[in-house]
Amino acid sequence: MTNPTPSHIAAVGEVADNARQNHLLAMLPAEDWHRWALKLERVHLLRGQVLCDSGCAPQHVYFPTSAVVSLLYNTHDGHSCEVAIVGREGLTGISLFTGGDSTANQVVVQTAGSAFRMAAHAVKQEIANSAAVSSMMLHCVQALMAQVAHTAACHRFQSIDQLLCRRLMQGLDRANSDTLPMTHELVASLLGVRREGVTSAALRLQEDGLITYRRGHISVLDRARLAERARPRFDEMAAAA
Amino acid sequence: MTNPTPSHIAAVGEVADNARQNHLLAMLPAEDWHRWALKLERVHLLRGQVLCDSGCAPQHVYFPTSAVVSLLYNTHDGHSCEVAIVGREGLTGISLFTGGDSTANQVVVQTAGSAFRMAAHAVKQEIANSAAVSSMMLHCVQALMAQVAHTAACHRFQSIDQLLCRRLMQGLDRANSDTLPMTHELVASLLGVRREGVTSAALRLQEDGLITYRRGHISVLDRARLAERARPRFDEMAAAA
DNA sequence: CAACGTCTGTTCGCTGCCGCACCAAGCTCA
DNA sequence: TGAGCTTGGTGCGGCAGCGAACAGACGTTG
Repeated sequence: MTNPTPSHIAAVGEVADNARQNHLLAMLPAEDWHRWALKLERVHLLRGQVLCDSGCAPQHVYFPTSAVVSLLYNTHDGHSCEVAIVGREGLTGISLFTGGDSTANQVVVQTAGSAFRMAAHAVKQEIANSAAVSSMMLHCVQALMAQVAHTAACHRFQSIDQLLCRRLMQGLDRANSDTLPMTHELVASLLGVRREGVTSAALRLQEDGLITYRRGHISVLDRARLAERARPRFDEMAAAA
Repeated sequence: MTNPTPSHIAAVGEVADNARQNHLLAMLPAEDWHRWALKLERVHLLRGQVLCDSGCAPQHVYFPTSAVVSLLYNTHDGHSCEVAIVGREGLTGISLFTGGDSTANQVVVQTAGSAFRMAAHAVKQEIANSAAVSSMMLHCVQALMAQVAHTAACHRFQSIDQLLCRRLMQGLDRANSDTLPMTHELVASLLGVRREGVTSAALRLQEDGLITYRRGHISVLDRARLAERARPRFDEMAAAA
C-alpha cells in the first residue's frame, strides 16, 4: 500500500516506524537497532508463500509484523501438520542460529501481511557480534520449543473440538481482528484431521455461540469460553468440584 | 560398582576414561575438556528419578553415558507423554542455555545407568567462555527441536503399533543390549495411550517375530523390520509400487 | 447474467482406541 | 512356602475419527 520511498533516509525512517511492531525488534537495544535498521528489508508476504522448505537452509530470517506464518512438519508419506505458529511475537529461521543448516520444518505464510527480513549472512554476523541479538535468538528458541512440545501433547490428548479451539486462540493472539481468514479445509490440514471433522466441530462451536463463520472466514465471538473449551474436560470437572 | 577413588587425581582419570562415552563430551576440544574434567561429577541415575521437574530451573546439566532419560510433557489435567528421549548422544537441561530459567518439561530417568553432570552455575560460565561449548549446546537444541517436532507429527498420524515400534527403536539406539527394561504400563504412559493398547500391539509384534518379552523386559529380535513397521503403510505401498 | 470452481453440510459404514472389569501368571518378601 | 503386589491377557460396549461420496450454497469471473 505504501509507495516505495524515494530516498534511503526515508526508507530507514519507515523501517524504524513499522519494524518495531515486531516484539523482538522492539526489544533490541538502541545500539544494535541502529545497525539493524539498515539491514532490514520490508516485504509483503502472500498467503501460501513458502519462506523455507523442509531440508533447505533459510535464506532470510523473517520478523512478521502483521503477517502470520506456520511451521509445518511434512511426513515422508505426504501428510503434514502444523507444529508451531509465528506472528509478530517471534521470528522464523532459527536454524541459522542453531547451526544445522537445514530445518526439518517447512515455513508457510498463513495470513498475508507485512514482515521484515534480514539476509542469512547478515544475521550470522549479528549473532556473532552482539550478545543482545544472540540472547534474543535464544529466547526465541526457548519459546518455540515450548510451543512444539505443547503441540505434541495436544495431538495426543485433544479432540478435534479442542484442537480447533486452541488453533483459533493461537491465530487470534497474532491477528489484528476477531476474524481469521481460513477455510475448514485449511484448518483441517494444519491440524492433521479431515475437513469434515473440522466442519462438524465448527458447527458445534457456532451452535454454542463461541464463533461464527462464512466462506473462508472464521470470527471468534466469545474468546473466554473458547479458551476454556480448548482445555480437556477433566479441568472443568475439577473446577466444578 | 567402581569403588570411590581415594585421590582427586585418580578421580579425574576415571572421569576422563568414562565421561567420553557421552558423544558430546567426546567431541569437546582438548582445551575445554581439560577444564571440564575437573567440573564434571559422575553420578548413578536410578530408574524413575526426576532430574528436573516441570516449572523448575535445572540444578545440573546431565550427560548420560549408559543412562537414558525422558523429557515428559505434563498436562494440567494429569496426563503426560514423552516428547523426547536423551541418551549418550545428548544432554539434559538446555533451558539453562536458552535462558528461560524453567523448562516446561519434566526430566525422568527411564533406564538406570551412569551419567556425568555439571552444576548449573559452572555450565553458564562455560557457555559464556567457550565458543565450542555454546556451539555444542546449539547443536543439541537443534536435535531436540527436531525430535520434538517429529513426536508431534507421530502423535497425530501414527497408530499404537507404529508408536510402539518407533519408541522401541529410540530406546534401542541408546541402549547397550537388545533388551529394554520397560513394562507395558510404562510404555503406555510414555506414549500417552492405554496399557491394553500396548499389550495388544506388543502381541502383534511378537506374533510377527519382531520382538519378544517377559515381565518388564522387551527384547527386539528384528530391528530392520521394526524400523520398517514404524513408518506409515503408505510408504510400503509406494515402495511396493 | 450465467457458468464454474470453491467452500460447507450431510450421510454411511468401518476401524481403532477408550474405559471398565476381571483373571492368570510371575515376582518379592516375610 | 505362601500372601500379596505387579504385570500381562482378554472381553465388551461405546465413541470419535476416517474414507468416500454427494448436494447445496456462495462468489468470482468471463
